[in-house]
Amino acid sequence: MREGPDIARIASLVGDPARANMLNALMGGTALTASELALEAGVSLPTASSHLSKLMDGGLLTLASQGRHRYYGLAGPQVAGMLEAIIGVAEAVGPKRVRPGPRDAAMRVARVCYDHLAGEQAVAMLDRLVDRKLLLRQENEIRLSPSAISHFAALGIEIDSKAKRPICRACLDWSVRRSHLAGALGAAILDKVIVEKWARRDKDSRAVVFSPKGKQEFERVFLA
Amino acid sequence: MREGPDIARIASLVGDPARANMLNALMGGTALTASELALEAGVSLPTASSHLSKLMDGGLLTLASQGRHRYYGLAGPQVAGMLEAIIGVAEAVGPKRVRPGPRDAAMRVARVCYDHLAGEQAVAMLDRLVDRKLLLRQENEIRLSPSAISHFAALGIEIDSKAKRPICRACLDWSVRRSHLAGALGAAILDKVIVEKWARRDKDSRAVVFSPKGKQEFERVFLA
DNA sequence: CGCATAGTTCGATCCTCATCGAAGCATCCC
DNA sequence: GGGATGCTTCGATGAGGATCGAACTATGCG
Repeated sequence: MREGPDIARIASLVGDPARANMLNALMGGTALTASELALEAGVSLPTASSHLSKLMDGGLLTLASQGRHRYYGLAGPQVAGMLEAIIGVAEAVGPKRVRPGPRDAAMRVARVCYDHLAGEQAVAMLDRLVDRKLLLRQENEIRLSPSAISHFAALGIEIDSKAKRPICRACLDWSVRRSHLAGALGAAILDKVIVEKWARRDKDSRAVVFSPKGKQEFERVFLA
Repeated sequence: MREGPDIARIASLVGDPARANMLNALMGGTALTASELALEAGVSLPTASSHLSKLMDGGLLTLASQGRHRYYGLAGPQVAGMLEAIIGVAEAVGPKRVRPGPRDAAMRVARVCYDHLAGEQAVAMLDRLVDRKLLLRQENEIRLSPSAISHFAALGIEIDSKAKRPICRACLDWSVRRSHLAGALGAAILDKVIVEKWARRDKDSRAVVFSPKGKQEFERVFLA
């Protein structure tokens, strides 16, 4: 009967199906309104509201009010990481899917993780960036090499080295079981992928689907 | 209302205080009997038994029957990793402790994680082993260098390269936020630390407390 | 100001699930 | 076999919490 951190409290917040659905939706990285989340979770608005305030109390969400809209988002990368870990276990012990659907395959290849790219493509990209010595990796710490800033600037990605947010972070990938690139740079790269229309986000999942041409471009720029 | 892996199911298993206490106790790495876990969780034996069968159904535990004793243990490193992630979030958002007790400090320095050593000491050790090129690290994959087998053998640690279990694995540390060494080698090293009486396990927590002399020895052997 | 949209609070209902005592199995020891 | 120990199953109880409709608050638009 020791205490320590209240792990049951956090876990039980995630342990309700409605809340789990909401959190899962927020893993997409974009903040959502209460009504969107209610729809996502399949519950009424009052119910969703009650869940959201519980998640807020628990410190799992942040809230950004904009006029009459209130946007809920994950509180931070640590929360996202925890959710990925839980998803990983659920995948592992879960009832072996009869037949993994096409969406599962797509998710493995590339998906959104909070605000950056995850999946095989993302893991390969980080490997390659380290190989090319644009990023210097030591453990889970990733730093920019001197040549990186100009390199990324040439791609249209400006790196603000004064920002509070870490530019690079390693984020463990549940499907590949290795790390991919998170942090401001990771987010900027996902941004570029979408803006350049190399890929589009699947409407109903976190999957990121590359067009044939987009895939080529992405590989030329980041996997060459 | 998508589905995917049943994250709520897993999280709600951890979300009950009694079960959370049990899992937390099992993070110590040693398998425990139902009665011990009942005591740990502060519930009656029938209640504990019911919880344990739920955790088994959920795939979070393994069971080893030995005569009339039945030893429950965590199902694997992935489960342990998930629990560490949840603990990390709980630590972060949890009510800021008025004053971190001495035990918290001890936990940060060195503690048991499933079956190996975690905490500052463990992170430092992995760093050092990689620096000395006894271990070769690439991402989260860690391999033995050619010289490693004889080196560890000289320390009385025999490495069975034919074992099914991975010899080395990286395990993320919630307090330091970097990896430490898990896998068979990690377990063997923890073993040595205890057998050599360099440190003793705190009776009521996962903390591992080094004696002054033991600390010296440990640092001479692994951090030199 | 008045209406519409977004969201929260309240109250009542209902159901799941944690809990424990008692009884039932299983294993070991003598 | 018989008794003791370790554990599970059964049944009854009770509490917490998820849910929704209705009423209420807040913001924006014309």
